[in-house]
Amino acid sequence: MSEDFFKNVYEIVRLIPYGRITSYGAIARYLGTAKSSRMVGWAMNGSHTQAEYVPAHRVVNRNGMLTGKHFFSGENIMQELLENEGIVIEDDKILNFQERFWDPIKELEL
DNA sequence: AACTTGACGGTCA
DNA sequence: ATGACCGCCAAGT
Repeated sequence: MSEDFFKNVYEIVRLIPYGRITSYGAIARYLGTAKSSRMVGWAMNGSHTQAEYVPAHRVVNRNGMLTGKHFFSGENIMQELLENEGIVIEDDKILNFQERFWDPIKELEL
């Protein structure tokens, strides 16, 4: 069911540790590439409707770019949240992306 | 019912 | 390194 897919996405996003980030593709792959990365992004679209808080700001594209910042309350809320967690951002892009990257496949596969 | 859009990602020119 | 294209599939028009 697509609903389960969405639920799994939210679950993984909530598992992202403080100060860490991941990518849409990483989540999609962790879920078995059943769907495409676009579906992860689409799932995030409804993340704000979830009862439990979903740190969607910790999910960016493989480029480390804050492509979804426009979906937040303000224009730069996403960036502020990330910077508040020690993430360095410049021009809507995460500089220390590799350092802060949290891959569910690597961290949760076992 | 058909076409377009999109919080993506990978490949090819 | 930059830009165009394709695959992926749900939701909107």
